Amino acid sequence: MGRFDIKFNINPKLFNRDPQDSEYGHKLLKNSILLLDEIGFEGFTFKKLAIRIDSTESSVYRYFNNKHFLLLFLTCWYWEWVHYLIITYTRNIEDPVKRLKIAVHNIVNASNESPLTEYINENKLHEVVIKEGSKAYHVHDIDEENKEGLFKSYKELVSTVSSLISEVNPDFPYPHILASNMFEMANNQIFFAEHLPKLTDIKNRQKKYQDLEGAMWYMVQKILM
Amino acid sequence: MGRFDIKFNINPKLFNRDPQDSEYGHKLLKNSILLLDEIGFEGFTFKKLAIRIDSTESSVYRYFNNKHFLLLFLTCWYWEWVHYLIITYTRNIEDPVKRLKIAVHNIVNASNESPLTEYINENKLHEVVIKEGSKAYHVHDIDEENKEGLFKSYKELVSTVSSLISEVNPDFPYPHILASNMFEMANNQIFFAEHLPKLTDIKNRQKKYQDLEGAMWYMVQKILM
DNA sequence: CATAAATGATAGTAACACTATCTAATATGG
DNA sequence: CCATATTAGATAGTGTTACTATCATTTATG
Repeated sequence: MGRFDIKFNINPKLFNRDPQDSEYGHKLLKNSILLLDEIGFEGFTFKKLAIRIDSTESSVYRYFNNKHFLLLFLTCWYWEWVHYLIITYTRNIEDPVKRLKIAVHNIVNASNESPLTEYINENKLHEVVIKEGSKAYHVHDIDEENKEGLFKSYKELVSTVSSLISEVNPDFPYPHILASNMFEMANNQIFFAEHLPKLTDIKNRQKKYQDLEGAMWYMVQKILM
Repeated sequence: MGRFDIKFNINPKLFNRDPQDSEYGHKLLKNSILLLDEIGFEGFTFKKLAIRIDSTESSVYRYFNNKHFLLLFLTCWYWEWVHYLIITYTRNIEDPVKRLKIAVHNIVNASNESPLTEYINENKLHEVVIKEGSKAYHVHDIDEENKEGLFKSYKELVSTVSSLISEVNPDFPYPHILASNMFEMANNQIFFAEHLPKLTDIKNRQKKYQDLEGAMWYMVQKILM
């Protein structure tokens, strides 16, 4: 493990062995992201992943019980990471409006000026979350999994953004709706810009993140100020 | 087929035989919705469906090549239906604000005062779309499927709502973003209210549709007026 | 150096996602 | 009413997926 790598606290019920703690785990995470990006969640299997990292199915199963938990792990990592970015970049800012603007920026871009780890490509992970992330919680067992705390990362992230919203306008009655919608909207609209452009107004695919950030900030301002 | 049943034009590339045209097809659609609602898309198989309708796997395959196309068919039916509701209920209204308000109402509620068909339970279908609908277009083959026109229903629906938005405020620069986000937001927030309440402000699960409609209209007004 | 922990190798099973073929029932058109 | 086409049922089979189990081997640790 690199000397300065950050390790996020992710619910241990998601894995049998923490992939953040071993070389093998790092290889597993890194190539999961790449493979998910290449062939999608439906086509993804532990067998294919094992072959890709010159390993075996049984070894992969020692880390994760199934690909759903792996996807949820990666999604949690993403949520933790965005949360970390928002906390870090708003820490020394006083003005609530500026603080919220920084949050919007990090929600949309989730870009890594300085990557946190050697083994997670944050940009590729963001693309995976855009394409597959919603499948991590649109599952039949959601209520049981929620009881086990598997979505804590997302709930805390939404809670933080919700507070930033309320700082800007304490009278706004729907801070949680706006916060969770900002995340869903950001990922959806990037997905639409790439694949279903008729569903969005983002025309310039070169600077889609910038355009989306502009659109989101425009709406947030109208709603809150 | 019931005498007054409506039949929507759904892209024939989605099926081998149009299930809207036969008794068997009706049974198939009706029970697909119920079974998807009960066990979720991941657990759903053609075998289970076949057993449920006292039929065989091979007969189901004569209608749909795989469960993805079946889900997309149902989702298209839902989009066509919401589109139909919006067109119908705004037809004789002049005031653009009232027209948009009606659209918001139908997006959120998608309720059937008078069901269109005997074989599709619109309320159950709505629940399935809330839980599973996004999986219909978060697929690896989205670009090819989009080329084949498989998402036309959604694009037209968003286009219609986008126009209603522009009628209210022709200067608003993001009518498509707002329109598509209204659909995504409506279904997501209902899902959150049911399963991840920390992500929303909708507290009263008895009147969640009402509360959500209120929240959405509040934000739409702020954004446009 | 001894022991534990992690990984590899291999095998096996039930379910899933189809495809093919043949038969039986049903509808339709003349 | 018969001939024919259409539709559904029945059955079989195949490769893949999603695991579980066991045992051997390698690698880390005290």
